[in-house]
Amino acid sequence: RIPESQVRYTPTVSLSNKELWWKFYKIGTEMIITKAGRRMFPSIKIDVHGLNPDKRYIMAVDIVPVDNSRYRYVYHSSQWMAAGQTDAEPTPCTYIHPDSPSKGEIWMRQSVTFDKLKLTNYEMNKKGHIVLHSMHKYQPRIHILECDVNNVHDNSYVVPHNRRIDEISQNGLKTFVFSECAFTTVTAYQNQQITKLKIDRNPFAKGFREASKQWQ
Amino acid sequence: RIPESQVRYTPTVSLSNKELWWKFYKIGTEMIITKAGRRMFPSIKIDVHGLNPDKRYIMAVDIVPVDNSRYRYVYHSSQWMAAGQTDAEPTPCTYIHPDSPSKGEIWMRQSVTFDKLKLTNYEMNKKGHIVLHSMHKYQPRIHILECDVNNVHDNSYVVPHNRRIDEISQNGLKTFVFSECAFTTVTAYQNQQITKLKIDRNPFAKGFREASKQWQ
DNA sequence: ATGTTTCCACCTAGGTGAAAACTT
DNA sequence: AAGTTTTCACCTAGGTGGAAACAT
Repeated sequence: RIPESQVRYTPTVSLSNKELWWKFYKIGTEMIITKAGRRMFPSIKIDVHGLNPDKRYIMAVDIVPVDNSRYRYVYHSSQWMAAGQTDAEPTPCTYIHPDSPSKGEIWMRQSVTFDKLKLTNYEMNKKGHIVLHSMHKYQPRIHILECDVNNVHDNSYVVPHNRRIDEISQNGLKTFVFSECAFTTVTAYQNQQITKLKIDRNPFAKGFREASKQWQ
Repeated sequence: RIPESQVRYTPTVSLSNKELWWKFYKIGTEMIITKAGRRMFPSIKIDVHGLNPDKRYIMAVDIVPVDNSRYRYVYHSSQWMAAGQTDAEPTPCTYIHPDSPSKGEIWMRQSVTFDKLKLTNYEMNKKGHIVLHSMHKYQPRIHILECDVNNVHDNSYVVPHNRRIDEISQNGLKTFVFSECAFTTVTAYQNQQITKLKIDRNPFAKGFREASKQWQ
C-alpha cells in the first residue's frame, strides 16, 4: 500500500447523459430563459472519479459566452446564424451544487446532477439563477474546487456567486468543458425539432406519455 | 469585547409551532404509522439560540416510549387508556436533520424543521425511518450535538442511526423535551376530533380548501 | 372484534410548451 | 416584424385520509 503522502489524485469527469446532449447538439440546442428562471433540459449530469475520498470539494457550473455575436434563427435554412456583434455585457455567475462542500467519497458515489440550476434573463434576479442574454451562444463549464481545512471552518460557499470561479483561484481548481453542452438562448423555441425532442424526453413536458408509448 | 476563549455559549431551543402542537395535545395527539413511512403532523419546528456561530453542530430527533403500557382508545369516554404491559421492545433510532452538520450561524438563521422525518411500524425498514409500535405513547426529543474538528473530517453522520444518541456521548450534547409533542401511535385514527384537526391544518389532507374558506 | 394493509381520489408543489397579450 | 411576458392546461412527484380488503 502506497503511503498517503505519495498518493496522487487526478480528478476526472465524464458526462453521464452524453448521448442525450449529443442528440440536441446535432440539431442545435436551444434553452429557454425566463424572468422567473427556467431549468436546463437536458441538465448537466456527471460521473466523477479520482477525487481524494476524504477531502472536501465544491462542485460548480458556470456558463460563458462562446463569442461576441448575437444570433438569429434562419427558418428557410433551419440554422442559427451570427447576426452582428453583441452589445450585451457578460454577467458572470456561478452555480454551486447544493451538496457543496462534500467529501470526495460522496461525490464519487453516484452521478452528480445540476438539475436545480436555473437560467434567467432577469438582470435583477436575487434567487441565485444564472443570468444570460437571449439569442446568444453559451458554453457551460464544470468546476471542481478543493476545500482545504481553512475553508471548511470559514464559509460553506467559498466562491462568491457574482464572480467567475476561475478568476478566484487556480490552485486546487480543475475545470471541464463538454462542447456538446453548448446551446443558444431563446425566450421561445425557434426550431420545431428542438421542441419535439424536449417534449419527447422531458417528463414535465406534455405529450410525454403519448410519445413514450411508441418506445414500449 | 470579551475574548473568544471566555465566551460561554448556552444553546436554547423553543418550539416554533407550539400553539398547533398544543391544540392537538389537548385532544390527545395521534400519529399514523405505516409500512411505507408517514410524516408527523404537526412536524417538529424549532427556533435555536445561543450556539457558537462558527462551530458546527448536528441536530437530531429521537422518539422514546413514555411508559411500558399498551394503549387502547375508549370511544364512550373519548380518551386513551392504558391496557396492560407492552411486550414490544423499544427500537431506538435517531433522525439526523439532513442539513447536519452545519454551523451555528446557519441553524440560528431561521427555524429548523424536521418535516422529512417519517414514522413506520415496519421493523425491517431500510429508509432511515423511525420505527415505532402502534398503540403506544411516545415522546419526541431534540438533540444538539457539537461537532468538533476531528468529527468534521471523519464522517458527516457522527451518530449511528441504530443507537440512541444519548448513549453515544454526554460531552457537548444538549437534549430538549417538549411534553406537548407527546403522541399515541395508530394505524388508523381513533378520535374523530384529531382527524378533523389534521384535515383542517394539513394542506395535504383533503378538505383543506373548504375548511380554510371559513377563516377568510 | 380489533387492528393492519392496500389502494385510491384528492390534495400541494412545481416543471413544461402553447397561445395570447404585450412591447419596441 | 420580432422578441418578450403572462397565463394556463397538462404533466411529474409525492403527502393526505377514507374505504375496502385482509389478518389475527
